[in-house]
Amino acid sequence: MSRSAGVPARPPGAAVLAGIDFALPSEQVARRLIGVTLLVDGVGGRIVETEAYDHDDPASHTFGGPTPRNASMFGEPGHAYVYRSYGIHWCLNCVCRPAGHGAGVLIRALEPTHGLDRMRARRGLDDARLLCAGPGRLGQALGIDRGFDGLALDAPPFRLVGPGEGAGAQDAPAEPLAGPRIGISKAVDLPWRFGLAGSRFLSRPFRAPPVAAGAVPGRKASAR
DNA sequence: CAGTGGATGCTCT
DNA sequence: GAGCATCCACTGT
Repeated sequence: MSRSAGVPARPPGAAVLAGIDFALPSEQVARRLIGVTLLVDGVGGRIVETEAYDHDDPASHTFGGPTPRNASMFGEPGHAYVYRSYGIHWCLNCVCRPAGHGAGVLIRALEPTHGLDRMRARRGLDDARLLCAGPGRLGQALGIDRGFDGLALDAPPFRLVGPGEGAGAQDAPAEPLAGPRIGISKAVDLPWRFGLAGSRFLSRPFRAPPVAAGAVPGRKASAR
């Protein structure tokens, strides 16, 4: 990575990161994060599943307005919002929209690519498929806790690498799958969960896409 | 393989 | 005191 002379280094907390403008609506950011590599202290992988939450969204922690817990979600875009789930798990979100607007993207699953050994140690598991398949598992594998709440995502220990950046220079993946969000009781029909098509590292499969007329009925999903 | 329920702690009413 | 943006172990087919 070379720092070219003409481009000034961005201050921590900039809204544009890995080619994504985090000031955009969370639904758009959630789509664009699919395929981006997320590292925490060098450990992580490719994001394969996200969910969007917005200020006017009854399922969002910010729906009722600012509180001490959700404060960072009302802060600057491109920062982390970390919350405790079910008293056990830590879950990581990326804050979206300008400060004052409570929106964010929950990172639900990664395809592990970096630091597999550290993830296995933290999770007490061998199966790569289960290391980061779900927001709580991902938080544990990456060593996320309350101390990460509010941190800028463009500074250590975080690192976000867009699909076009880095060695491989792969193109952004095809349009992600979309479906209803998981584990919520309000606004359950909003299709704001996104996933990388064909990935084996999703927390749960997406409903099969509409089958073309006359297609041969396949085997009954041994997925899960 | 599907369904159920326990663990566990914090936030908000 | 309820309700979680969850995970896992355990049950029964």
